[in-house]
Amino acid sequence: MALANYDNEDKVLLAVDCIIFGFDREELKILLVKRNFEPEKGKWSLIGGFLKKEENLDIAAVRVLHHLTGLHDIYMEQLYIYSKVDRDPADRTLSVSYYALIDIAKHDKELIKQNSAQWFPLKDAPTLIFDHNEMVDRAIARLKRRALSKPIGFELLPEKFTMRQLQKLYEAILGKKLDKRNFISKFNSFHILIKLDEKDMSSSKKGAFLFKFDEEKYKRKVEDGFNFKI
Amino acid sequence: MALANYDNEDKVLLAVDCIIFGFDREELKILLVKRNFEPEKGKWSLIGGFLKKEENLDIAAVRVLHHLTGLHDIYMEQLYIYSKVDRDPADRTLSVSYYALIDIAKHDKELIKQNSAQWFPLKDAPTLIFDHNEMVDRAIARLKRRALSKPIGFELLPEKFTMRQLQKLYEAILGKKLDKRNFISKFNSFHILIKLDEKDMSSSKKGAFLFKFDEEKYKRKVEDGFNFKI
DNA sequence: TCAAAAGTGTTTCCTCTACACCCATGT
DNA sequence: ACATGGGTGTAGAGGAAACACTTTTGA
Repeated sequence: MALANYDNEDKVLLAVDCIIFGFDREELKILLVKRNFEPEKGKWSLIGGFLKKEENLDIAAVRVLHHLTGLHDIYMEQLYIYSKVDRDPADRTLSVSYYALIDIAKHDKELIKQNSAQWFPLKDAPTLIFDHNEMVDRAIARLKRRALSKPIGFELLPEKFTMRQLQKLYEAILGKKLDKRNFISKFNSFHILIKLDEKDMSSSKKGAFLFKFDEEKYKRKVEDGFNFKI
Repeated sequence: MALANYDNEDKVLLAVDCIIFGFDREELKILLVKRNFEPEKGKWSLIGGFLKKEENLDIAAVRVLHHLTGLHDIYMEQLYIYSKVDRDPADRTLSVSYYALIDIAKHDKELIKQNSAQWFPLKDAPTLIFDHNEMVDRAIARLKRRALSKPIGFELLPEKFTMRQLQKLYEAILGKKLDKRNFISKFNSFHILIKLDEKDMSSSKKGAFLFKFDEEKYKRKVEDGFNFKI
């Protein structure tokens, strides 16, 4: 029987597009860029780039993200591949979406400005090119599911944070108010927080105790998963 | 500013590989083919094919599956895209995995034989080529998650089935024994089953009542999701 | 008559939910 | 002294889990 003959098969361009979520201690935001080339020049889009021959997709996604934000070691996860034949009018391209979670305070503001990128609150993000809005919707759904089945926050919060900030993050992701007593007792039942002796005095006169994640235990919970159900 | 110039970007081959789950009323099985071309000729693999320029991925997956089984209208879902640079020694290819659920009794046995394909119980499936074992593992994990968050069975069972068969399907997917009373009362609480006046006499002297899915309600539950937790 | 699978309810436990008051401090 | 956010516990409801015996009938 024959050797595989791949020569007659069609090759395609493969893009990576990143849905970058950030949290500014109040609301969830998303990082978008204004396109400065055709097609759809001047419109907002996710940041993306093409896969190169010598890299795999995870590497490509990290490269794209790093190029825009200057950040390394970002939490990223592959989401879905979009393949409608005419999704990009310029050529047949497919796109793999990735989502990333970052602490807004940490990125390189200069770099972002240079790339004509901008943070938008999720609620009033503009209409995006191609199927990018669909990508965002799917990413939000995934983020919600993730928040209910694994701890979240390590990547989106500063190293030290208050219970209030953690709760606000969950409220922003789940899109609803939570009861603080229930939230705290539920979250504590996972034993992944370390209470510090320090207080954050910026939000009240009394001050609020700061916490940090127990990184080991946090990671184990990410592996194992749990049921948040709140 | 410039027009998009996609000409310098690398193009790649994109394959679709299908993890085909079937249920023979006792255990979960997976459909594999023996490769009759190099590389890895003679080894077992998932069935796959290359994406064509004029089709999207869902269409390609359906085409590949139909070619092997003769079946239309199959439940399929995109899973993940695999992109390691050297995953296929013959050329740079990426592969999108899809999983499918089918009733083993329904496929075209002749076609399967022609394609040198074979059903394997999940537990003793052979080692597969490339990263196909990894694909299978991820598909199993997805199937489990799906069984806990949405009804399952419509695609894997015959039209009429007994409670026992349904329970065995869940036990096979979740990999553990379930209590029949708890299972029945939990499943009934979804109101997606219709009890028929017929009995299946093949498995016992007393006979067991047959059920079928209320297709409308079943589909609504698939949309809405639920928490199986059993 | 006995073997083999079908069918059927109840109790216990645990988790989720709802809910309100006092504390510490800077102004 | 008071306004602001921080911090804490409990009672009730609902869902999950554990559990065993009777029924039917073909061999």
